[in-house]
Amino acid sequence: MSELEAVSVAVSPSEKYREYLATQRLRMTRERAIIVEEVFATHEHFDAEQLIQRLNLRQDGKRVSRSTIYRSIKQLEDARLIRKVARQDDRDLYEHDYGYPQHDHLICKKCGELTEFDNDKISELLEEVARGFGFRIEGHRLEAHGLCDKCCRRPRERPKKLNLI
Amino acid sequence: MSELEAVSVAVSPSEKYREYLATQRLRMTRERAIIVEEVFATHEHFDAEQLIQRLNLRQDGKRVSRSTIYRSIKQLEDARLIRKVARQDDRDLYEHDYGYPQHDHLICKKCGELTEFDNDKISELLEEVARGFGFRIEGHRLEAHGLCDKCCRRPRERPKKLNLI
DNA sequence: TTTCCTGCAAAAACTTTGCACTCAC
DNA sequence: GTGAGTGCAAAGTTTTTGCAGGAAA
Repeated sequence: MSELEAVSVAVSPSEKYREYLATQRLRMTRERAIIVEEVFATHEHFDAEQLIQRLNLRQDGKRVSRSTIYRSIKQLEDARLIRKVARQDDRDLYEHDYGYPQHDHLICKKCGELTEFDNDKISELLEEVARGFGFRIEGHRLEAHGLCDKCCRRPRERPKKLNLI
Repeated sequence: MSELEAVSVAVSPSEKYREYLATQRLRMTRERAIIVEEVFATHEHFDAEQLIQRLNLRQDGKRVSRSTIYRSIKQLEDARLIRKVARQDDRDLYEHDYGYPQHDHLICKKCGELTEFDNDKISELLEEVARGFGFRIEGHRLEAHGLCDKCCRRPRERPKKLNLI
């Protein structure tokens, strides 16, 4: 399942965001529209700095300030459009939460590669365990750390720096 | 499994640390001894700031500087004596890795309670998934987020601040 | 026209680092 | 004796915030 297909969704991320903002009596501004569009332009994982860079490079007048980007990332999290995946290089790494199926990650400690997978059995077992504690699960995060296929075979290769776009 | 018993270990954490240092040709200093002792004095989860506070309160001359504590935490991680559990309030939270069985967590988003559990089936399934990708797992982290038993029953109670010791 | 929002710069929060002195081996 | 370790203060990073001007509804 490394090639996930987007789940068909009733409304676009921008629309979903607009709906969220409406429920909170907040406004859909030019900046928020630019950000949600940029965030959902690709399915790459990203961190705040990367998003700032992407929006800073734009010469089409669609620049958005650093503060606003930080503020919006939080809001997109609240709106359940994105969520934190992991920490990488002292930064929170985000991914799409809306319009994308639940999945977990295999994280290569050498090259940083993130492989997505999903396993219903694991989710079921987890539910079962939680039930035993009277715990109501709303979501989970499962990351396995180790060496990916490539890095197992070629252990001498030096790690890529993935944080610099 | 909320009441885990410590696994019986051949050597104490301090001894394990000393061995690690020896393999790296590093030295067991007074400060490092104080830190490893304090870290393993209880099984509580902790973050850097909390450890600094604990060591700062001591009037017995066993104070250790902030820098050294940060440096040692990293080293204890490298030595596999402790490991990161999660992030809480923008800080990395650590727990014992040595002398304590592998386990995962149920994290209550309301009161912050951490419940530990272990399930071999889940670990096995994860291994199986990883094998399919040619991925070699060295460790994993599984956290379920939601509401604990108490908070399901009494949803109106206000969350405790757990970060202040 | 009333809030809410943005950008900027400054601040905050956490962590790392340079350096001179000290100490373990 | 010598290289590693420590404490301090200063700097580095990432993220947050106060505020004045600007813009949705």
